[in-house]
Amino acid sequence: MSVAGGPGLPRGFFTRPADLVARDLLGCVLTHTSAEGRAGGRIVETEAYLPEGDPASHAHRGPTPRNASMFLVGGHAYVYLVYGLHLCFNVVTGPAGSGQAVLIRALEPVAGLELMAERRGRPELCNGPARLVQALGIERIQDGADLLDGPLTVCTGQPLPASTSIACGPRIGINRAVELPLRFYLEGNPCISRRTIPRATPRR
DNA sequence: GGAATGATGTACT
DNA sequence: GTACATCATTCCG
Repeated sequence: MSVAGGPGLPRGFFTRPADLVARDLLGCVLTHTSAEGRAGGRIVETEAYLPEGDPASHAHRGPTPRNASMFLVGGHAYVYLVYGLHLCFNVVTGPAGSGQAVLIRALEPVAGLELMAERRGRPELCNGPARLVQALGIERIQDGADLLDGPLTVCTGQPLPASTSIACGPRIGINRAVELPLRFYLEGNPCISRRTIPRATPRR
C-alpha cells in the first residue's frame, strides 16, 4: 500500500446501506494488481442500487446466477457483462443476502497511468463504468472476489479538500426509478463520466 | 456541438 | 423477441 492508498477499508465500511457507502467511497482509491502491474484511481463518481424499492437494481427480482455475488456480504466485487460487450464493476454492500451494491462510474487515475493507457488505447481512461474496468484490467473472473483480501482493493485516499463538495442526482443510463437521486459525484471534477442525457424518444 | 446507431451476451417476457 | 447500470463511431446542423 505504498502508493496512493492508505489502509484498506474494513468490512464494517461495506456492510452499511448502499447509499451511504456510495457517498463515502468518493475520494477512496480503487486498485487492481495483476501480472501486468498495478493500476488504480481515486473514486469520483458512484451510483447506489438499493435492496428494496429499487426496480433499476439487478437484485430487484431476487438472486439469479448472474447477480449471485450481489447477495454476498458487503466488501465483495460484483462484475457483470452489460450490453453484451462491456463489463461494469460494483462494490457489494450491506449484510449478506441483502442484495445491494454501488456501481463505480468514474475514477481519477493515480497509479499505473501508462498501463491504463495501453489497455485503453485512447485518451479517456476512467471516465465511465466500462472504461475504468478496462483500464484497471478487471475481468469477469473477479466477480465475487473479496475486496479485503485479493488483487482488487479499496483504500482510504487523500482527504478531500475543503473546497470539494459532494453532489447527488439521478442515475445514468437506466429507465426505471429514474427519479431517485442515487448518483454521487465530486462536484466539478473533470474525471466524472460525461454522457449526453438519455433520449426521451424511443429508438426506431 | 449534439443525436443517432451498431456491436454483442444474457436474462427476462 | 426485447430490454439492458455502455462505448465508439458516424451523421447532422
